Amino acid sequence: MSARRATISDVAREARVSPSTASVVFSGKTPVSDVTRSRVLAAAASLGYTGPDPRAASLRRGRSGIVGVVFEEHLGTAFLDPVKTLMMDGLTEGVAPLGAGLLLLRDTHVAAEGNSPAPTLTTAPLDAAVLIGCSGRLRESLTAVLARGIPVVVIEGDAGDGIPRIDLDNREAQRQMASHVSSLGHRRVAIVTLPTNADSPPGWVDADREAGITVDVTRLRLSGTRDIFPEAPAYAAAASSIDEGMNAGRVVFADAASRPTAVIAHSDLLAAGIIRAAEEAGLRVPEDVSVTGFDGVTVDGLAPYQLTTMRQPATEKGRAAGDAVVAMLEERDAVSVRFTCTFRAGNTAAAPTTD
Amino acid sequence: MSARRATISDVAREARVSPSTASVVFSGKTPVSDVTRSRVLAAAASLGYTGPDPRAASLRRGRSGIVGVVFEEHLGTAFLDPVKTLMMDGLTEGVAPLGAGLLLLRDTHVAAEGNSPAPTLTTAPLDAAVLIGCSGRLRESLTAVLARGIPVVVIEGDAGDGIPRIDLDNREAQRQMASHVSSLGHRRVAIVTLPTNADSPPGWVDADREAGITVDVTRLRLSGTRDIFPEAPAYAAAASSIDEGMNAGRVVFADAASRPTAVIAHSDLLAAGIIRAAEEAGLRVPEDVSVTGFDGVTVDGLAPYQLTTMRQPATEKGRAAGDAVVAMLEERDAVSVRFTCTFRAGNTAAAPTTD
DNA sequence: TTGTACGCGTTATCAA
DNA sequence: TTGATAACGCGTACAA
Repeated sequence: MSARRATISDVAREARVSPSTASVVFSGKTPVSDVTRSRVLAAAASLGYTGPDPRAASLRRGRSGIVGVVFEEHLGTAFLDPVKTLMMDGLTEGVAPLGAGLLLLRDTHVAAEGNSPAPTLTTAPLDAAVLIGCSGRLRESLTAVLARGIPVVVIEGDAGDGIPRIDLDNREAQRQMASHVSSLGHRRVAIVTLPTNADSPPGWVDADREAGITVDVTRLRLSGTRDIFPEAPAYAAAASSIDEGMNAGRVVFADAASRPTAVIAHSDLLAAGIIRAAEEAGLRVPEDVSVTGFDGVTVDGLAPYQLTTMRQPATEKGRAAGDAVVAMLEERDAVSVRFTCTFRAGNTAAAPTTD
Repeated sequence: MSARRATISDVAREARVSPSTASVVFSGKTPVSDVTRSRVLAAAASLGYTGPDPRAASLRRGRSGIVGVVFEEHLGTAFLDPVKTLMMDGLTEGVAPLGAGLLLLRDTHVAAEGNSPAPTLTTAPLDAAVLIGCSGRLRESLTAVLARGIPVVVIEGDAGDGIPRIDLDNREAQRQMASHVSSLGHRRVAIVTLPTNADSPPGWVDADREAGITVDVTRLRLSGTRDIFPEAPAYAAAASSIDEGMNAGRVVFADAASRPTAVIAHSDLLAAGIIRAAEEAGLRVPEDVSVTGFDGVTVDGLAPYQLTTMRQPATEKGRAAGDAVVAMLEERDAVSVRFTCTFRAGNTAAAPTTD
């Protein structure tokens, strides 16, 4: 065909109207007479013009229609977490009014390593950015984004000052669950926590380690549990997954003498793994040992168990972040939102059997 | 601070150099004397200038640094599939030389529903697009992208003519696995397939339904199995997940009399669910029933089983797609790649016990 | 090594 | 309802 793609001027010329009129036909910002419109559309069709070049349009408009989502992990790892997956769904809905798309980004840390062309976070045409889990490492990404003057929303993390944040009542929710376990009559309780720091090995959490937890979520859920069980032994998993939960469970159930009657896990995936470990150790759930989770996600393959857990509104979190982005882009005030988790009874926790 | 963000001209003026010199300092395309550079950098710092505006740069360069990834499902659903997750990782690496980011996009179908501002696939500033699973529905997205003259790569699907595609030897690989099962001595075999069509209900696959399978992957893997077991009953799962595998397994194992000695599942997740169903039915794997999978992914929570499966190079698929994108953008020829799956022995398949 | 001049393709504003 | 004009912010020949 042609050497060069047709532009709106070409279309206008072909349709014998001015470029601005042709533009208006595509944007719909101003009424256009029917005959003019169809002439322009016909011209566009004949030239193979499929609409305004997004690059030029975004320069002119000052908007790219792109919202960056910044993860601190390998993308693949991020999506192993069902909560993140749900959040992404919610976020997609949330930014829909913008007609915006989500650009997957990694934190600046890593990008700096190789000699890749550029850390895209600093060069991508973003209208706004959503940071997920702003726990230390994302700090750097945060400053990069702020320097660019791009609106930011933070999910599950603290970005300071006037930056809208979306999070949960992690501590209170986990305390509520611990209370439930306590009220069932459990006294010999073990805790299985989320990873305490990036890349930290799994293992029992001593006082020192407990004091040095950098991951907000991990710290808060542990605090909530501690409010009820200040002395319970806590084991930190290597990651929030079924397999790591199983590993943790094996350790927790290793010594028959000191075996807990209840295990409070800080995620549903961990709880699922702990249930597996319990089964493996010949323990029945919840008769011999109660197991509680956190998140309220559907754990694929856990049937017929129904976890006793705290449901967090994961999709809503994503949507709230999207709403906040929209608000900021419309120069309205974006509000921080703290969501409340709700207790969901399942069949994995019961009163301890008296012995 | 200032009412308007600083531009490169502002920086140039402040540094008392021409805009082009300032530009060159940031792009590095042309050597600049050290004193000039530092003057420019200092000026930039004092004005809070963080680098060229990506919107303007992309208009000028004709590149946005964004590669679209088009899914035909809910984004959340897509990432429930470990294979897709791995592919995304590979894709990320593959496009890294471009310094490009991945923009998550849904197929055009859905976007058309609501009165959302626009189907972003047609309006996003894409340098290239990757379609995943081009099975009918994505056709529309394909034409939209082609109309825009954007380079496209298709993973696991056929886009016709000269469009690079990345796929697997699905049929041959699945045939190889079926052969293995056959060579172990199994004769009473059941097949559990991937969903036959979008939104089709689970159920036994009769001749009609088998003839009308629209999803390429489903059809090919079934054909491969049929090459060895032409008469084996096939049950189509509702989705590729552990839970749906369990549902399928319950049906397959329902009738003790006609119970198969081996189940050939067309994904690892399904296989995992079938193993669960077998356990539930009091069957030992592999003593009472063999179960084989497909994909070779790590199924979280399947331990201590190690699936006997065909490993597909999922990450490599993503990377190959990325490479193809890079090639097309550099005006080189992008090649289609067909990857080969490899047999991986596990502990879930063995010779049938003679009765 | 630095500067001049121009255009990338649109769209907002305003006047007709 | 339409058209003329002027940016949007940058990169890159080309000349100096």
